[in-house]
Amino acid sequence: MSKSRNRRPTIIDVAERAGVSKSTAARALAGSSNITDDTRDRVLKAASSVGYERNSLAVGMRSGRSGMLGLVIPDITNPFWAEVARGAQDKAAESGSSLLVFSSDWDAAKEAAHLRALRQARVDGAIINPVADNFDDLDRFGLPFLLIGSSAERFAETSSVGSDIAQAVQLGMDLLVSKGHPAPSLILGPKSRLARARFLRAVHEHCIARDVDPAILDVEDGEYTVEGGRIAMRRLLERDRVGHVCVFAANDMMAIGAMMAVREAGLRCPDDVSIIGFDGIPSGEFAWPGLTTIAKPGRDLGARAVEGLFDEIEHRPEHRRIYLPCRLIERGSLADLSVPTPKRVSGAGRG
Amino acid sequence: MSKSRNRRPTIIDVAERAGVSKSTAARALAGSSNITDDTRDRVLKAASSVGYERNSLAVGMRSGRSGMLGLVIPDITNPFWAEVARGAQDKAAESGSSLLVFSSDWDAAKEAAHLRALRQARVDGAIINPVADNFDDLDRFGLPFLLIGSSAERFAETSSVGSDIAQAVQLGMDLLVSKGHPAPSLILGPKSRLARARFLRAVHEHCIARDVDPAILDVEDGEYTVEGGRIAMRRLLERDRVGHVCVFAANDMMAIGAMMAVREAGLRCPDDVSIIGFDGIPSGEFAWPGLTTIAKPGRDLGARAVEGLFDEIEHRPEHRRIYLPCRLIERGSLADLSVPTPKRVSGAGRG
DNA sequence: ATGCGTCGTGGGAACGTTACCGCGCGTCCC
DNA sequence: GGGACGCGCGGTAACGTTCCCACGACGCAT
Repeated sequence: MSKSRNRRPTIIDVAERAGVSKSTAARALAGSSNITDDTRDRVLKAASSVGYERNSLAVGMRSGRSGMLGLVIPDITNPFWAEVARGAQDKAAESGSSLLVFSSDWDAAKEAAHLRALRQARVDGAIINPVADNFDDLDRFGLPFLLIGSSAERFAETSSVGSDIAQAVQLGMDLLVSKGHPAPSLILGPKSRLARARFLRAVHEHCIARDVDPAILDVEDGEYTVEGGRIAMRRLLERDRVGHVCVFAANDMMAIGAMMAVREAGLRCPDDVSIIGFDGIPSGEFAWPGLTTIAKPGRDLGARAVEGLFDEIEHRPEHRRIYLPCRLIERGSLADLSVPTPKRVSGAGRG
Repeated sequence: MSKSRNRRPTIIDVAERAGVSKSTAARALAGSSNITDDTRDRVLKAASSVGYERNSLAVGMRSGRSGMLGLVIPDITNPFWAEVARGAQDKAAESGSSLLVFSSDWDAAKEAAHLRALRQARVDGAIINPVADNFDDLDRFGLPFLLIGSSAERFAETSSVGSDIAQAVQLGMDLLVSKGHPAPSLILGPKSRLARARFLRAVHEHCIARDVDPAILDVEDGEYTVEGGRIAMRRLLERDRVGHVCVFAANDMMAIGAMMAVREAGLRCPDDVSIIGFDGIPSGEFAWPGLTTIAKPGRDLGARAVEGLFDEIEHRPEHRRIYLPCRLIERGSLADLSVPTPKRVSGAGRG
């Protein structure tokens, strides 16, 4: 009469063993009310004695909640996004949810495929860093979702979580000014990326607030990679400039590339060139000199994104947009020009 | 008579629209045989016209295959594991599977919790880098799985994928010897980790093959972190040693830490101390000097792991253990002592 | 012409769970 | 004292898919 040996125990097995109906067993297992303490205990004991484990597939099927969340980021291999993923994963685990992770490689087609996969997997919702130029897939997504990162601005209605670029730039510019670099050169990302404009605007605003004409700032564009930063820095160095050069890179990878270009040009950082980055990736710590940078709260971002996504799933419109503050990390890549040391610094005798 | 508007179309909707039964629709959608081309086309057209997307939950429920794979690694934030995850994710996507990613933090309790989550999610199988000292959870896992990384040796029966430590060490030692460092000091991981013994054994074997007594090698242990490497290097430097020091670190993080310790001691790499690492993490490229290292094929490892896992799931015992070769990356952290340049090198005039 | 096998299709059951309804019982209130 | 109501529980119908079996039609060999 016994069922086939190698089958995972179901709620029916639990119910039989506890001598109740499966409805009652379900109620006990769900921690629901309307049940005697005694019955609940019996069911729980029976469950653990047969080694029962709830089948999430069946639950998802019936209740419409699969207990899975999707995360679509450009590249899990990128340390910043890895931090985000980790934060999201930990927060999801707190609520008993699992995370489906996908890398889009900034490729709209891949992104679309991933979104389809998420829909078919019946995830409860998704956290997405959308590729810049195509929001159609997102419109059709049909599931609760929340945007993460800087592309969020285009979607007025959906919630988003991102880092506070304005505050971050403020942090960096204040430090730069205090060290005697009131008008740094800028190494920015590709013009197509939304984040570029955000960053540039913040710098401009800061300049204007200090009565510095933003137009005097040198600007170079490049890919958000080490190589992109290296090339941009090379171009910056080719410009006929006298004295100390200061560079504010929009991304740590680019900052590291810039550092390499400086070295390759026979110059030294921070003696000849000051560099500050933006992101806070671990590599910056291990570079020489250590990269001074503004760290985005990657893990927090991921965690808050999951929280916001739950609000979205439960139709609690608690918050719409969250911008998390960034944190300054001072290491050795910035020269302090405010103290008048006898170095080969051009004019600019400040302080 | 129309169903409620905001419902995802099911296979029944497709069947009705195509004028066939749901069985036939299912056959058409599954690409099965025993169906007329005409019928198949009608069904496919109906499906795309109503925007049908297969419900993976229901499929998983009925067929027992959820289309999901689990990945349990120590930390997605670790660049090596991120590469593994990426390789696994891409390979899984090729077969239409999704990846559930979990970080265990080398914590047996977390690992156990993750394995439980995977079981409840009814994943088809899992790729696991188990924590060192506890295999009980794995025994009870009950689902197909495959081991990844160096802890695999303890499980004789299960398939595993890892990097070829012996070949990697061979690569490193050969290079070291060719550059005049026949007996490098070793910075190894904690004694508790399985990988440590593997690494040490490979070095010993290489030494014996060259008639070098392994006992003369200085050895320091430490955590697999930058800080661990820094401390180990400091201790190494405290030993009364003359001339050039050469260090073979079992992990890039430690190698980078060692590099920092060298700098902090007022010494220079590679002039005073030669360092070679093992892993191939990106940070090594950005350190100064660039870290010479042996790179593990992280992405391949992940991809092959998924392939192996599929074999396991389908009960195809194709292969049991795979060791993927590593690749040498020469950068600037190794001095070449084989060419007799007038440096402050002690004796040891080889080559 | 009859039997048999195959092909295309339809009808149902099953996967494991939760949602819903109903039923008996005790309690409280008018 | 009788009706209303809440509580604890059981039975059953879904959820969307695949699997299995049955059935008619047809081709082929007997």
